[in-house]
Amino acid sequence: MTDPLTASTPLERALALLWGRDTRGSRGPARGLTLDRIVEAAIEVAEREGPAAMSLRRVAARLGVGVASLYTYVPGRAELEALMLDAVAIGRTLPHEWPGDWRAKLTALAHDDWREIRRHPWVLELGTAEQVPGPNMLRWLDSALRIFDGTGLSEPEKLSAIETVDAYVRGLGRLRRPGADRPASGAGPTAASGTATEAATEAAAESESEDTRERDQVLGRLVDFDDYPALSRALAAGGTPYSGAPFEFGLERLLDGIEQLVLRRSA
Amino acid sequence: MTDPLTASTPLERALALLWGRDTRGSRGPARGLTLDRIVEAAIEVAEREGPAAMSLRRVAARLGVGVASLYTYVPGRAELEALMLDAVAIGRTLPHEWPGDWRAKLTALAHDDWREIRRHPWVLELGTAEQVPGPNMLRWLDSALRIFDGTGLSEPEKLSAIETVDAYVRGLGRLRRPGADRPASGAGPTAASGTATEAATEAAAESESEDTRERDQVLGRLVDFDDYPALSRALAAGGTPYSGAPFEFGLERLLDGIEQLVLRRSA
DNA sequence: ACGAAACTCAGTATACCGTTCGGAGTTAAC
DNA sequence: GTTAACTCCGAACGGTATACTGAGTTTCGT
Repeated sequence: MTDPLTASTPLERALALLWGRDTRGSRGPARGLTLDRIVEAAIEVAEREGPAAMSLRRVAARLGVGVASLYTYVPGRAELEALMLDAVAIGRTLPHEWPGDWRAKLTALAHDDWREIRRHPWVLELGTAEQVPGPNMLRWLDSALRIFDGTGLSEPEKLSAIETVDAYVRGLGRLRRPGADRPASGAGPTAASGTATEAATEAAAESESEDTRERDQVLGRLVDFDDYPALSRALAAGGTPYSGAPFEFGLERLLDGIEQLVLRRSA
Repeated sequence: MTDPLTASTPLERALALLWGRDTRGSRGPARGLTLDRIVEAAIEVAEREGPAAMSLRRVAARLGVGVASLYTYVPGRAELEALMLDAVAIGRTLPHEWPGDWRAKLTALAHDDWREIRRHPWVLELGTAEQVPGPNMLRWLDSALRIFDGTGLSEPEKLSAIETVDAYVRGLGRLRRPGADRPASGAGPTAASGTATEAATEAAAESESEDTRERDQVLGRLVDFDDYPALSRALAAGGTPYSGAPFEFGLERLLDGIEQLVLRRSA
């Protein structure tokens, strides 16, 4: 039941694949590939050549295989993307295992989330797939909810709190994204070798500020900033719009707000 | 100088177009189109058939024109997207004009942002273009900064506060997006008729929760939720993961956090 | 008034993309 | 041993963005 390659809707097929409900027969020649190798190759392509370059053809080429062969493993591109997204969630520290109280854990979660997004910017660029939860994502979410054990938050509040932090991190990641068509700047090791260094993140941030600088230069030649007094004031004071405000600022505000709620609930 | 169609980098071309630095001669036949009509048509296509269907060919077809003709107006797809994004910002209420104190204004800004994103989900799906600020966006940003006039916030803090709210709204919009490939559910009137009703937003939310329901149904058949105790608890309590937590929850937390900062700064 | 420069526009070509089809070869089940 | 199921892949279909070429049109400079 629920054969991933013949199920009716794409959604159903993606879910069946993600959750490993594979009901294929045992006849025929042995398969030359595994789903994991395909997903790994796809992630490598996205990482190296940018999310826009992630095509089935490239993945097949990297695996030394014809394009059509991939279709015996994966029903289509959308499903592959769903698998990629769940795959990057595999190596992460489970949120409730971070040390400290709920606020420390939540801070660590957000920073980890942020690091992950800076390291794999393509996760924000893929299709609809992030709506399809895989086992790794559910495990992560389950763990994240446990952060609030002991606080007086209601269950929906816990869910919302996690979702809010997630939305903030992803939203900021997209506002700060390096050109989605260009390859990743660092072009570090494969995604499988999860333990990348801080240096990689640093390098990404650096190249981004270079993009930003170029844009601001061109912008300065075209725009009369006297038309935007408040903005000019902010710029003169050293802030850079759409570019430089630190991730931590928003996170601290968000956590302060959640803390107020926790205090109210525990009172 | 800075001719939009021959400038070196795509970024420069996009900026030159956005800021209206058009340096074309006056000879030759009269142009059959205007930039505005092209942008309007592109927005209509994105609105009606979904962001994935927004192609130069479709836009050209809708205008009764050959594809190549568009390239005499716009250097390429990326630049058209930048123009589309700036165009949707045109009808919006300027943030500092909302009534009330800074918190009321900021709340109104966020709700307006949120409505806009629900109405035009494709703005979250376009390419790198949102990094290219146009005149309408800058005007909006300038106005948004004025919200914090009189609070003790520093200029970078003001910028960061705006960016944080924006990141949250956009991030949540993406987490909640209806299938990016399908056309918009409402398929309402053209984008030019900016004053859409609340009903449209309501309808979009409805169709989304239908998607969600289907997914949860399939998921329930595949997943043993005993493996995810905290999640099961939250589900049993009525919360729906990845779907239903209200926009307002996160916004209130965020505003509470910003308010704390404002109080600290004014003390 | 008129030639020529400048411009618009469209058809065609190239190089990708995802996906489907059909056939050739291989293996396990009966 | 036969057959059905399976893997793999070349080729093709319809789609995309973009580049190039050429034909036709308008307006400037004279």
